[in-house]
Amino acid sequence: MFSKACQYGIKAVIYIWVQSLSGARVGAKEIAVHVDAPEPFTAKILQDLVRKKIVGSQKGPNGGFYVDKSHEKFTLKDLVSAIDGDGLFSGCSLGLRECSEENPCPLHSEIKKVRNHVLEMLTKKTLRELALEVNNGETVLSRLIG
Amino acid sequence: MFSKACQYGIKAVIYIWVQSLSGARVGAKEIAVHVDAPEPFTAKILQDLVRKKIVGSQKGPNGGFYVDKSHEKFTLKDLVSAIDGDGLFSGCSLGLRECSEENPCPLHSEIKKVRNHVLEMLTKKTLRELALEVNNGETVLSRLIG
DNA sequence: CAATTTAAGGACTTTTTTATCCTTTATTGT
DNA sequence: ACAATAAAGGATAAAAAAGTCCTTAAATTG
Repeated sequence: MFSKACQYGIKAVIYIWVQSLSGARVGAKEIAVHVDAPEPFTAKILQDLVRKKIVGSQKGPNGGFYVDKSHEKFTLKDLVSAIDGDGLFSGCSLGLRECSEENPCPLHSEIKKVRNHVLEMLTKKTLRELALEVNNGETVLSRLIG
Repeated sequence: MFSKACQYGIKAVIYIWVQSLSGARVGAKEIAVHVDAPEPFTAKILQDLVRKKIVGSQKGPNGGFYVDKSHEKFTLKDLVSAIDGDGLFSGCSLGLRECSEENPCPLHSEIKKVRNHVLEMLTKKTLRELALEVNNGETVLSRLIG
């Protein structure tokens, strides 16, 4: 469903949100450890997300990645399409060049419903809200370390 | 959502079903043309599906791929998991090694609902039924050629 | 201002997916 | 039996995704 890059990206951004709730910036290495992802790859993904303004970054000592009020509006949908594009929600799922209501592929109408469901779930909560749930202990970002 | 191999496989098998409804076997080349997929790649995928008994094949003149009563039970779910595996329905969508009701990832409960929906839609119709809809003209397998 | 810290950027490697090609094997019709 | 036909199998090539490494640039602190 999601590429590896996207999985790492989702976990990383939620982790940044969790840390930013208490005002802390976090470095790529710390993020990678806590979301159980390869560090250089995670750094690349974050680089891209900074360019796309989904998270902020600060160089130098005590720098790192962070989020603030200006990032509160973003949902998983924004994050997923920033990393994986919107192939999950648009275009023909069987790759037909012409696929429409008038000329539907065999999966057209059923896939449409599934996609609406996916889209709804990806837009329902903001990334910040997902982080609050991690903060609460309702959900987790990696296997709990002894 | 589906790999290229899976997209080609789905279209190819439905095409085989359509042709088998009127008793005709079809060769890899004909299939590839009609589902708008690369021929040798399509042939490879079909090879695999024959091993997995989702379609039948016959060598020699007038041979080709076909389906019969013994293949009627198969659904898209069977086909998709034969080609892409069941990563779409199982395992943590964020790649957590431990992800369960007690220890859920941030997407766990929502993804579960989506997956149930996906699973429902993939099991709702058999491949034969999808072929009947193509036969009816309700749906199509490729852009209509002149 | 110098040393240190941390992200940014670019080049590169590895693995997986996608795709092609050629040879072999089985089947059929003559 | 023989020629023709079509799938099976294996080897290989190309492209994309995943992952690494090294250098550069920016910011901070003493």
